[in-house]
Amino acid sequence: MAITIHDVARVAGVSPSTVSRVVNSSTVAYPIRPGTRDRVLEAIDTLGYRPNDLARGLLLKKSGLIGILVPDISNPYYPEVSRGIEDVANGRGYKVMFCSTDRDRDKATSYIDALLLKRVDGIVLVGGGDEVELSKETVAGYDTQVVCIGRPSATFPTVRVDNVGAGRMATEHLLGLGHRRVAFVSALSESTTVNERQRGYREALEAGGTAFEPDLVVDGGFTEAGGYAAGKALMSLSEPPTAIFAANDRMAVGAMAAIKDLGLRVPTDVALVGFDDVPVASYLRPALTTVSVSSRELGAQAMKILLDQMDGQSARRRVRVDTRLVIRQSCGAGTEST
Amino acid sequence: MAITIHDVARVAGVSPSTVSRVVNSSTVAYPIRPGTRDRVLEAIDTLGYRPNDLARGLLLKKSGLIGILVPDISNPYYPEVSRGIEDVANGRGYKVMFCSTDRDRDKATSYIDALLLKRVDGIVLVGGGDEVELSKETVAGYDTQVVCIGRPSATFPTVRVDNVGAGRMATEHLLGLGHRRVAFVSALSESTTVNERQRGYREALEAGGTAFEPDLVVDGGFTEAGGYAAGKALMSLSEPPTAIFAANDRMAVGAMAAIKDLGLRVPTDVALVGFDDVPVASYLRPALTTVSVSSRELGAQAMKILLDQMDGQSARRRVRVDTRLVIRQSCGAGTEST
DNA sequence: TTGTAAGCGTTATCAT
DNA sequence: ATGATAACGCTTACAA
Repeated sequence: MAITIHDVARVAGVSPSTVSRVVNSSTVAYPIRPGTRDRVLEAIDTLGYRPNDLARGLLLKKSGLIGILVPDISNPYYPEVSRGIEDVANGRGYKVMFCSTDRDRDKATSYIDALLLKRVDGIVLVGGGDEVELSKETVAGYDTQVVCIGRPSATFPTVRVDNVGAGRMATEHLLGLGHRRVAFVSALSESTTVNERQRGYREALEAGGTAFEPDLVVDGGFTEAGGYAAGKALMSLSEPPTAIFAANDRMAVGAMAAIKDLGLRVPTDVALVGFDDVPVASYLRPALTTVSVSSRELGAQAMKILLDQMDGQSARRRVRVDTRLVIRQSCGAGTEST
Repeated sequence: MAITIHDVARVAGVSPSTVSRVVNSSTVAYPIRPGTRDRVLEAIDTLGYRPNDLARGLLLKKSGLIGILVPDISNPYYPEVSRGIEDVANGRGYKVMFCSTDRDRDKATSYIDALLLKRVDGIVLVGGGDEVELSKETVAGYDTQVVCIGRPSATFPTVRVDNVGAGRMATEHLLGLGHRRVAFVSALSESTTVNERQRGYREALEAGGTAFEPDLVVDGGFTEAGGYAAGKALMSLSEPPTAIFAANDRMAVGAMAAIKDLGLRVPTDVALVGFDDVPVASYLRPALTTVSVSSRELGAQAMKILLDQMDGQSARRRVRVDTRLVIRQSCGAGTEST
C-alpha cells in the first residue's frame, strides 16, 4: 500500500494540511514552526512518502505534463526540437510526453485524444504534416494551451522556420555555383514544410531565369530509402541534373548513396544540398552542405510561448527562427567538414 | 469550465453512475437499457464530454502511463526500441512517456522521481548506463512494475542482448578476414553494454591467438565526434590497426570520416564494423557492416513482460533477443549495401 | 436496470 | 501556526 499524506501526518503527529504545507513550502510561502517542519520532514523520510501527482492534478486542474506531437521519431531532427522544449519545460517543473504520429492520421488523432484525457497543460504540435488536426473548439474547455512549430496556424501561436526563404537560399547557392539543372527531392504529402521549401526552390529558379521543370522534382518519402530511389531516378534522366536539393537530410543521405552507386561523384558530377543539419551530416564524406535550423531554439521558443500562455500572459503569436546554409563539401563550394 | 460526468448525467436525465457505465461498457460489462444508453451517448456527443483520466487514475490507482528511460535520444537506436514498446503499449491502452537522461545522473534521478510521482504503471529502463539507479525498495509501494532492456538486473526482469557474443562475432569476422591488428572504439562509462561488447572483442582476440593490446582500445564517447577523434588517433599510431570495431554506429560513422580524411580507404586500408544497424548504416558508402539487434523486438518483448507483470502473471524473468552481423561493404567481405 | 453514496489523495478555505 | 473540512471528477459497492 502506498504511503499517503495521512500516514505522514499521523507519524509526525500533525494534520495533513501541515504536511502539505511543508511539502509545498518551495512553491507557497507559509509560516511553519521549525520544530514542526523537522518532524514532518523526518516522517516523510522514514516513511518514504512521495505525493501523488494524480490527486494533486485533479484538484489543481494541472497535470504538470506537456505533450509533444512529432511526425517521425526516427528523423533525428525531431528529438533535437523536443530537447529544446524539454529543457525549458523541466526548468519550470513540467515533464513532457513525446508522441510520434508516424504521419498516420489515426495515430495522431488517438494521441491527441489521449493527451487531452490526461489533461496535459500544453501541447506542442511539431511539423507541417496534415495528419494532425486540432481545432480551437476541441481544446476549448480543456485548460490546455497549444503552440505550433513549423506549421502555419491561424488559431494557435506558431514558431516558424522561413522554409520558403531557406529553400530559396539553398537553390540560389547552387545556381550561383553555375548549376542550371537543379533537382528537388520532395516528399508527397500535405506537409506544408516540404511544400514551402519547394516553393523557395521554385522562386529561386524563376528569379534566376531558369525554367522550372516538373521532371526534376521527385518524391523521396522523407526517408533514406526514398531519397536513394529518387537519386537513382533523377540520375537516370536523359538529361540528369547537375545539382540536387533534398527537402531533408535523410533523403539527401539516400541520394548521395545512389549517386555513388551509379559511379558518379559528389560534388564533381552532382552537387548535393540537404536540409536540417542532422548530426551525421558533417560526418558524411563528402560532408553534407545543408540548411541548419536551430531546432533546439525552435523547441525552446515554443515552450516559452506555452509557459507565457499558461501564465495567462499575452504571448507573442508569431516567432521566427533563423536558418543558415552550412556550406560543407557536397555542394562543391566549401571544404569544411566537421 | 470543463464538462464533467455530472453535466452529462443531468442532460441525459440519468445518474452519473449510469454515464460511467455507458462510457466504460467496453471494459466492464453492465446491463443498460438501449434507450438509456442512446440518450447518454447523445448527451456526451452534444456536450463534447471526455472523461478525466486524472480522476479515474486516482480512484483506480492507474495512470495508464508507461515511462521509458533512455540514455540518449539523439542515438537513432533508442527511438526504435521505444517504438517497439509503444506499439505493444498502445495496443493495450497505455501511453508512453519518453525520457532521455543524456547519461546525466541528476537528470535520470529527477525523471525517475517524476515518473513515480505521476504514478506510472510501468517503467522501462533502457541501456546499460549507470546514471540510472532504481532499487526494489524505491518502487515498492508504488504499484509500478519495472523491466530492463540491455542491462543486467538481479531485481527486475530483463530483456537482454547478447553483447558479449555479438562483440565476439564481429571481432571473429574481422579476424577471419585475416586481420591481426583489430582496434576497438569504446565509450568510457560504466555502461555495461559497451563493456560487454568489449569483453566479446577481447575474448575473440584471445581465442584467435591474437594478443590484446590496450593501445588499440580508444574512447569514442558514444558520438560521431568522438568516433572521429578515435579514428584519427588510431590511424596515427606507429603501428595502426587494419580493422576497427566500433561499439556503436554513431562512432563508426565518425571513424569512417576520419579514415577518409587521412586519405585512407575503407575497407581496403582499414576494415570497419559498427553496432546497432541504425537507418543510415546501409546508406553510407561504403555501406556499414554492423551488428543488428532487433531493437523493436527488444522493446516489444519488454513491454509484454511489463503487461504480464501488471496483470499479476508470473512473467518470464529473462528474455534474450538475437543479434546478427549484417555484412555490408565496410568490412571488405560483402558487397551488399541496402 | 438504475440511483445513492463513499472514497481515491491532495490542497484551499476557513476556523481556531 | 495549525487543524477541520470541503472539493476536484470519477468508479463501485450497495440499495432500490
